[in-house]
Amino acid sequence: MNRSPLSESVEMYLKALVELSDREMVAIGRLADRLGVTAVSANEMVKRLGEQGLVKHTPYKGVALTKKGRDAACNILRRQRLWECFLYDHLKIEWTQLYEYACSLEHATAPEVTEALAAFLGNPQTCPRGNPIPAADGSFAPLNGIPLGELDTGRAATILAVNATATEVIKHLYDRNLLPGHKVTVLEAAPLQGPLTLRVDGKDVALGLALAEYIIVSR
Amino acid sequence: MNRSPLSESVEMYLKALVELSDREMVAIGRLADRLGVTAVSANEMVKRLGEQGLVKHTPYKGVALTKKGRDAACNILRRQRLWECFLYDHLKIEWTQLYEYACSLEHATAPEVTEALAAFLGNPQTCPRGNPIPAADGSFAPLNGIPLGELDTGRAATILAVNATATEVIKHLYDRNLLPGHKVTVLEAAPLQGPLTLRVDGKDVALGLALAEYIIVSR
DNA sequence: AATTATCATAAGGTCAACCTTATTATCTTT
DNA sequence: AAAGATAATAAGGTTGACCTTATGATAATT
Ligand SMILES: [Mn+2]
Ligand SMILES: [Mn+2]
Ligand SMILES: [Mn+2]
Ligand SMILES: [Mn+2]
Repeated sequence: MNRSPLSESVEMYLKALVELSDREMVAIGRLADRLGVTAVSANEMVKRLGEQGLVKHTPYKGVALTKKGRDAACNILRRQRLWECFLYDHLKIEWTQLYEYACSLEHATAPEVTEALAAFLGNPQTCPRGNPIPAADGSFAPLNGIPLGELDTGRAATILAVNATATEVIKHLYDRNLLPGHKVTVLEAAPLQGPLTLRVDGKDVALGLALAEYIIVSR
Repeated sequence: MNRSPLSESVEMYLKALVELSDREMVAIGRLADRLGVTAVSANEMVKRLGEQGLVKHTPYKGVALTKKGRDAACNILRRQRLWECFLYDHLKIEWTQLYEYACSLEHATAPEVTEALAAFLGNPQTCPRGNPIPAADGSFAPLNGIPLGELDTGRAATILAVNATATEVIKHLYDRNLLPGHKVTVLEAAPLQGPLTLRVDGKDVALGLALAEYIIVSR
């Protein structure tokens, strides 16, 4: 069962891995980028995670969570998203700050507290940023959506979730009404990886492709 | 203003110092004991705290918090005790677990979250373990009580607060009804630092002097 | 005044997570 | 097949927060 507590760093790596697992294998470079760490550091950590059986690294192919690692990661997501609910619904914290504050609390939350919090909140299924909350057993229906960058030009869709993590980026998206529940249409995709032009709430918005990746819309 | 975030270790040292400040100067040995650390380690940390202006160390006399250090410490106490209120009143966490869980959360709580939590709770003045909650500005009316060990034999008093930190110790006291609001009488103090014999809720209880130090009673 | 206990300091280690700078290996693309 | 991009590994460092063992310095007690 191995009830050893994972360090904050380890937890953040696991969370990043589950968030980046659109495809099974995650390139270490992508992982390093997301965590704001050098590729060498990410390699070192992945080695440690492998020794703990949380991850399987296939050189030159990528990193994948093991069952154990995925379970741990889902539990971290659960904690994070439950805290987001509490912070938003009860403490009236600004939407743009939710990720940052919940990302601290998630590492300081014992299992008993997690479950009591879930009960207090009425076992919510979704967090204010649009993501599903994994159940206590780790089970978890992923969002059935696609990144905004993959939406066909001319198509309208509804934003399901916003997955940016840097508060600065979150604020940028918030200021442009790129929020769960809002409708977006891709008016134009500029060539050469250029920005998208979107229609959101009656306004035109230019958005770089990197940012568009964070926005999950209905298909 | 120096808004650098303090590490968890630093915060725990500051909290220990404010909790041990019955007399102005805290002996490094006492500090080390309370934190479960060697005296050498405590010395090293005190040196670092001194460099950050949080503490003044007078060799062979003891450590004292500076204004800056005391303000920081009171803010940590505020966070901890607010979390205890939330965990107890809203999440229905067992009384004996409050310290442990709040002691994790306290380090992961941004100022904005602290104040929103205080508002959510209705700005409570006292935590479930009986201690006053410092105000947002750090001001703080200390309990007007004495440790149970200093209560005269034969005298009855009311428990104001229980300040033990080890969950094991807290459970021991809880099982004997040594809780805020309960009445205690010291029936006998055995010689040679022997245990106290107490009368609590109609039962006789033997309690070592070390444990009695954690219980603050009315004078 | 001498003994003993506590405290301070010196010296050297460990461990997790980071870092830089090279070098080498593999994959992908031309 | 060669080039270029990405990934892995090697080597050496840093920092905070711990540790042990040993040696001086001061305070308290007899
Ligand atoms: Mn986090
Ligand atoms: Mn703590
Ligand atoms: Mn050293
Ligand atoms: Mn090395």
